[in-house]
Amino acid sequence: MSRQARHDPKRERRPDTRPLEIMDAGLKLFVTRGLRATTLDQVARAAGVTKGGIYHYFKGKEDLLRRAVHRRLAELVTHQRELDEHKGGPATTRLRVLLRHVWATWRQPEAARVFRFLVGEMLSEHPDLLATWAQELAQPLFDSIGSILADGAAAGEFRRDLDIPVLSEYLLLSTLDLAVMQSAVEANSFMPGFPQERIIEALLDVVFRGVRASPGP
Amino acid sequence: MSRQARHDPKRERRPDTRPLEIMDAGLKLFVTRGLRATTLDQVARAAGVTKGGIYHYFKGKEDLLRRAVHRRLAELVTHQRELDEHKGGPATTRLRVLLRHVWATWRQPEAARVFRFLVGEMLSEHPDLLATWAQELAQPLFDSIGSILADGAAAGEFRRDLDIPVLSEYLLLSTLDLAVMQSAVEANSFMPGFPQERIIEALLDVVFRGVRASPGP
Amino acid sequence: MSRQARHDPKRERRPDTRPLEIMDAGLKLFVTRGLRATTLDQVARAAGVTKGGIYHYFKGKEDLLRRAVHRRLAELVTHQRELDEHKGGPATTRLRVLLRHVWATWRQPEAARVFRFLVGEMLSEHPDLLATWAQELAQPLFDSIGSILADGAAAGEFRRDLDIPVLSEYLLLSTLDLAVMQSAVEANSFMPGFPQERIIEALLDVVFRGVRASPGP
Amino acid sequence: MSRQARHDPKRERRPDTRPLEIMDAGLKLFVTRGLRATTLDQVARAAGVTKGGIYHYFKGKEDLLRRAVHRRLAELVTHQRELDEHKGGPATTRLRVLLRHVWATWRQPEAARVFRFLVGEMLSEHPDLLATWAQELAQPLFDSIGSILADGAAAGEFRRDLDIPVLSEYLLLSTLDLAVMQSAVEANSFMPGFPQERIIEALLDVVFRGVRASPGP
DNA sequence: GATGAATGAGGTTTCATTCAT
DNA sequence: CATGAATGAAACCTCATTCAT
Repeated sequence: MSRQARHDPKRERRPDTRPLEIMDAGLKLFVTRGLRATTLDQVARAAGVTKGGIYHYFKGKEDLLRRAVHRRLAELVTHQRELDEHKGGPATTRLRVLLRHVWATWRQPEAARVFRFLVGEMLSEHPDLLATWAQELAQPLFDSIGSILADGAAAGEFRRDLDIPVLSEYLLLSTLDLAVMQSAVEANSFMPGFPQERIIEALLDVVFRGVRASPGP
Repeated sequence: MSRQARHDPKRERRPDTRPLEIMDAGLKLFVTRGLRATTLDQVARAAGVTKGGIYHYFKGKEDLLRRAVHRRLAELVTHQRELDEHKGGPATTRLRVLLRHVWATWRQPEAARVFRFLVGEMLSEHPDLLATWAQELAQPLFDSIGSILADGAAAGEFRRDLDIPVLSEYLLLSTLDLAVMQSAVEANSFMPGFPQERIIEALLDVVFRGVRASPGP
Repeated sequence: MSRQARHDPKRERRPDTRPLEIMDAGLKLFVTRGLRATTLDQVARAAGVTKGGIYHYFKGKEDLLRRAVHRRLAELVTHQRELDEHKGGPATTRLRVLLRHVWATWRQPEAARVFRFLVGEMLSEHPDLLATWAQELAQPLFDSIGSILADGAAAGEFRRDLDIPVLSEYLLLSTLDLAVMQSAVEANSFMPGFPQERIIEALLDVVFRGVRASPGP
Repeated sequence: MSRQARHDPKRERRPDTRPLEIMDAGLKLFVTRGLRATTLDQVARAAGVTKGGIYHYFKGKEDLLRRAVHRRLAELVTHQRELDEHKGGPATTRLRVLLRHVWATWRQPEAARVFRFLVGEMLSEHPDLLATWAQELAQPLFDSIGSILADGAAAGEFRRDLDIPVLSEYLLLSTLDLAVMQSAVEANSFMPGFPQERIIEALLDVVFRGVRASPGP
């Protein structure tokens, strides 16, 4: 009676996708409804599992949260790894591409919600997770921007007197926050709200005029 | 036995300040620990009242939240009313003063926490309150910036081709978010973190170079 | 400074009416909304007093209930004392007058509510009060009916084989309940409901045909 | 070690009977102790469940009440459906059987308590439920009595001048209330109280003499 | 594995009662 | 006398977690 492939269609399911479905459903609810406001029953229902079933894969609510956030951030970080590929090109182009990419990534509603969730509920309730996030997600971007600015300054494209670390942080946070806030504004319309493109272009326009070495007309 | 101030520390009556003390204690806990994560017992203890006592002044947890947020925002808005007083002066100065003031206001740890709380938990759980906030708090600032930019462009200080509404929103959100995020970074050190002054100066420097009409050397 | 009749209009009030107003307001709320469902705050508001003020006149909620019920029943009983005045007249008339009076008394919305309250919440929560009620209120009526029936049977108006005590109880309860239920039906229309007069007449008609000695056409 | 019935009396699972047990225990307490006076803890204890367990099957206290009352009334109504089976027989017999059945049903202590509960607390606090009760429970009886009276009048058994709808309501309410009140009297002895049988017989005797067409000796 | 009944700690809310003023 | 702030015991309800099946 060994290894009998008796097919109960209910049982038929690649066993490995279960936890993924649960994490997806869980994170989605956590970031939209709030961590405490989301019950495991809701997660279970959304994932098509029973509440008890969650405990097969996760030690509890916090474990689910931790692993779901980790997984989502890993995805977003992966995308960022190949960002600064135009290593040879002009710093202006590289910076523009990088910032637009960050913008495009985090203005996605889901990503924006994750971000707001992290600096909102996670900052208060699970600061340790937020620290991890900073290391894994923000640091590489911060470094990339810094090295582009250094390259540009060295090449004469940018002003020599830039305070590079500070400006890096400014550019990174500004771009992130702007994307995230715009997404919130759009979704809930608690402010006028303008076309996304115009906002990022206004940012880039001002910034590039502000940092370039030899001002044009 | 006249006028004997026998002080039973309980049962003491400070009729007018009690609701204020409760709102202060409540809001502080809400924005630091989270809305759901804060129990009325904690609020009561922090305010020096018993749990039941809160219900003398507030209809419930949500009423407390609503009125506490309203009160705090009213304070912050009040400060902003006198912001743009240099009506006659150069637009550059006016804009700098305004943005520095916004920055200074919202980088205060308490204010920053309120802001993160609003775009975090409140956005998910009480969107209506957030809309009110936008009207009362952000709109005036948004208008002020817009009119400064318009004046500056008319006076030839700024470029004529600025997309004023979009740029206003960018400047406002950027300044707010930067202040708020910096505060979070400082408090929780999940990123390097630089002296506050250098950040706001980097922002202003880049921005003013980016918007001025006739670029200098 | 003795006995200075300084007239503060707020204070001006015949001191003795206060407890009466409170009892009136209280009983009204108790019988319409329910005992447990009525808070002393509601009573205070309805009586134009503050909650604490109630404790000047009453030891607590139960004391208020007890005295309010007692007072109301005393009123109703008083009215009944003069009921059977036609002592000399025919038993048929006397019975008709008595039953119609009971009917008229207890179909009053307030009285009906008191009755339902007594056999409802009071029966469960304060059986002792209900026993008192029976003695003070029902017993005299029961006796009156019994003696009328006896007189009528002795005089040949009624059948000789009547089971007088049982019939007395039947007539009393029937009339009371019918009045009380009709009032409930009218107030809440959970049944068709017919004009009051037709109901009591139907009752009297059937009963008098049922008890009289020599049936007429 | 097969099928070892290791009984942890808690955690025991009787899946289908649990809600029934809870409804039974709940209704019993509601009608004897009062709705507000009954806590869910008492219900839970009486049903052998924990307080939280009730919320598996019921949305809350009101849901429990609603469903428990509905269930009990359904039982009582079911019994009534087969009441008037002697369709062919004399109206007098049919009426007597019907009224005695109603009497017998509602003089049961439990049923009487339910009735008093309905016209007591439910009338004040949940009038909607009471309306439902009228439709489901009283209306069929009302109709049955009406058609018996009509048949009897048509057949010459009863007087032709009966006000049938009014008399139907009178007979129904009278019988119900008498049964219910007698039960209360017996249980709490706040009145003399007579053997049940003598009361119903007095009622029937008077009534049948009152309604019959050709009065006998 | 998977289910969902069951638990129990803890949260919000209500309210009779007390007491300083 | 009168007020109303304050208390605290309970009530209803929620939900993460456990466990028999």
